[in-house]
Amino acid sequence: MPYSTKHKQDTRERILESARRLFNSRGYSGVTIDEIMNHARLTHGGFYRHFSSKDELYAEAVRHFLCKDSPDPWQARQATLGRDKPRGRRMVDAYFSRDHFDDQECCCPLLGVAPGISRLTKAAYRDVAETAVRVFETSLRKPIARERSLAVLALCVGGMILARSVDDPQLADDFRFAAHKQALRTAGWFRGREASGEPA
Amino acid sequence: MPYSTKHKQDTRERILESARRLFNSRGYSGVTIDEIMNHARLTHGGFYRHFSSKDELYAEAVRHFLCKDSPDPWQARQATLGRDKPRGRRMVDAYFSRDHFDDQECCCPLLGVAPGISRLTKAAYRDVAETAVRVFETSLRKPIARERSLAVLALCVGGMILARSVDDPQLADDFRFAAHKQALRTAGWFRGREASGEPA
DNA sequence: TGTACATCAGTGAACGCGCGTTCACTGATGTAC
DNA sequence: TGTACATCAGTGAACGCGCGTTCACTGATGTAC
Repeated sequence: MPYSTKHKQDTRERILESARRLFNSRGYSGVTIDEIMNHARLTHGGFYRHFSSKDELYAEAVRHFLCKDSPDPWQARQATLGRDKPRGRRMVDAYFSRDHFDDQECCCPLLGVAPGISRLTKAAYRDVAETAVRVFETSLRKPIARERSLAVLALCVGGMILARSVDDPQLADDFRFAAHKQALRTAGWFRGREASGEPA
Repeated sequence: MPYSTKHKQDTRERILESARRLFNSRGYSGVTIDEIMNHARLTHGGFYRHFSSKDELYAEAVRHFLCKDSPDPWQARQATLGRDKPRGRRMVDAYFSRDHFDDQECCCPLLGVAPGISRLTKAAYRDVAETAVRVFETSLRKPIARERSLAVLALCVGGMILARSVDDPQLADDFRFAAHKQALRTAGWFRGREASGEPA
C-alpha cells in the first residue's frame, strides 16, 4: 500500500479547494480541468484518480463551500462581524459586504454560476434591470419607492433562482411562495393571505 | 439592392427570438450557433451576416426579452393576471407563477444563466440551501421563522446576483444596500438606520 | 414588358483550436522478508 | 537494518469531438436600360 491514505485525501482536498475558487470566479465552463490541476500544483492527467468527471468535481466543490475547516475568507468575514450578533445576522452582513461582492474566489457558489459575464452582456442586463425597477417604482406608493423596488426585484430573482437550482420540488415551492409573499408585502400589495398559495 | 431591408430585418428578428428561447433554457454555453440558426430555419454559415459574434448575439437576446411586440408568453402571463391590479403587481405575480417557473424558454434571462445544472449539482445546491435556511431559522424569533428565512435567503442571492450582473457600480451598490436593508428588516434585526450604509 | 446585371442573404464545406478524457508509463512509498 | 517487491498517485502525450469562425460559392431579388 504505497502512499498513505492521508496523502491522497490531502491531494483531493487541494484539488477541491482550487476548483471551488476557480469555479466561483469564472463559472463551470470558464474553467478547465487543466487549470484546476495546475492551481493545485499537479498535472491534468492525475485528475481521474480523484474524480470521475468534471461535473462530479463541480458538485463536490459546491458542497465544499460549507466546510468549516477550510481556510476560507468567507468564514473569516463572518467571524469578524461582531460576536454579539446572532449567527444568522452575521451571515447576512457577511453576504452583503463589499468584501464578498468584490471577492471572486470565495463567494457563494450561486453567485458564480453566471459564466464570466461579458461587458456587452452586463450592459444589456442593466437595461433590463433599470426598466424593471422603473415599472415597480411607478407602481409603488411614494415613501422610498425606489429602495423597495430594488428589494422586490431582488426577491423575484433570488427566489426563482433558488427554486430552480434545487432538486427538491417541495423546497422549490417553499422558496417561490415565501419570496412571493415577501415581495408583495415589501411592495405594500399584500392583503390577507392572498399570496400564500398560487396566485389566481 | 437585392432583398428588401425588411427581409433582412425579419431574419434577424427570427434569429434573435430563437436565441432568446434557447439561451434561456440552456444557458450561454449550452447552446450552439448551429442550433440557433436551425431553430430559425437557417444554416449556421449565414450567422455572421447578422451578428459579429456569439457574445453580441447573447447581449442582444437579453435586451430582446423586454420587446413589447414579441409574441411572448411572458407578456401574455402579465395580461391575464387581472387588469385591476397595478402593473408592478402583475409583474411580480407573473414572475412567481408556476407557469414562469416551468417555462424554460420564456423566462427572465437572469434565470437562464445557470448553464443546464446537472442533477448532481442541484443536489449539492439543495444541501447548501438547506443548511443556510436552518441557520437562519434558529436565529430568528419564532413566528413563521422558516418562511422568513427563505425570503431572507432569496434577498441575499437575488440582491447580490443583480449587483454583480450590472455594469453600473452605483446601481450595483443600490441593489446591494436595498436588499441588505430589507433582509435585516424581514429577519427582524433592523434597528434604526444601521444597515443603510456599509456594515461596520 | 423583358433582359442583363450587381448585390448580398444564405449555403455548406473546411479550418483550427480548446478541452474532457484516456492511456502507457514513471517513480515514490509502504510492506514483507 | 537492508533489500526486493507491489501498488498506485502522478505524468505527459495523444485522442477525438464539438463548436466558433471563415470562405468560396450560389441563387434570389431589386434596379437599370
